[in-house]
Amino acid sequence: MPTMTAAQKRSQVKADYDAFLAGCPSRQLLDRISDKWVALILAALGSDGPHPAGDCTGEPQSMRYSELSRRLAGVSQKMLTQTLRSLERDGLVTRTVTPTVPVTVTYELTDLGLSLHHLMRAIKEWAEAHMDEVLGNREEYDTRST
Amino acid sequence: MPTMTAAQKRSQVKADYDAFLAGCPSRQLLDRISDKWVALILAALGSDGPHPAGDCTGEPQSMRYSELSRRLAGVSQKMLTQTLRSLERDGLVTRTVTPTVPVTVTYELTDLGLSLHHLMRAIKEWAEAHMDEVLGNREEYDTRST
DNA sequence: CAGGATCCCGCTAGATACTG
DNA sequence: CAGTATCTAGCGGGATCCTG
Repeated sequence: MPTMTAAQKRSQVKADYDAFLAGCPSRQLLDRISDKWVALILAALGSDGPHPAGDCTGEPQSMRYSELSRRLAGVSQKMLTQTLRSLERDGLVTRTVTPTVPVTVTYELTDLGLSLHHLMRAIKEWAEAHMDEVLGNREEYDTRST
Repeated sequence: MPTMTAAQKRSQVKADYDAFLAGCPSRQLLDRISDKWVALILAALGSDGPHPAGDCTGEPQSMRYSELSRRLAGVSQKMLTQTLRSLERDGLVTRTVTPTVPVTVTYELTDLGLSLHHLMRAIKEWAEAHMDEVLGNREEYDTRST
């Protein structure tokens, strides 16, 4: 196609670039963990005690659907189910159905999921170490421009 | 208020939970780096050579606005400016205006921004190590359910 | 050159109701 | 108990036009 407007060329370049981005492994990982509920589900499944979500120090455990929805107070069933499905699809959690009546479903981190959970802890640690600094900068910036 | 419907109670709990989430440092950090362009700008400013965005091995450098918009092919000016502003606000990049004519503006990573950039590299490395496994799981999952 | 201001559209999260 | 189905509103983000 020799006849291509400048606008068409631009959107072509953009499409290519987007495709490149979508194919980038770190981009994909980022999309995965940036999900609000992914992080929390990982934290919940990665912890073991009765401590609040976000705190995570111990061995992974299996949890029932209803347990998860209680631990992650604000989540809608839709989002919880959707997120769990996608995590299962990625091989980060296992879904086990026990045909009791009524049916019992438990979720557990896989080894892969656990390794990702450890990565999240690193993020958490950076956040705890530097986030106050960021917040300070933010406040200073806002007052400066007043 | 002794008279509160069950629905009101639920939304109250949810509001509290959301507030807790918003206050969580790792949640805030996640919101920051999960931004499509934040990751790319960090990568661009963190690298030094003429290699494509995403590849990053070298010392941080300063870049002009127009350079950035060229390196990050798909970005709109709106998003580029908006992202740069928020990064500046957080103290992750510095914005330097040189009053030439026409005006010249350069951006550079701060030490804080650089340390975050290193964290992003860790994410990148996990992604490169495990993302193919995730993709494999995903494919298997999809064919299984066919 | 480096942005500010506007309009507008698509996607997605959330609420609600129903089921094996 | 552990989901599925549907409908809708809100907003992030792109495109476009304008300026010091």
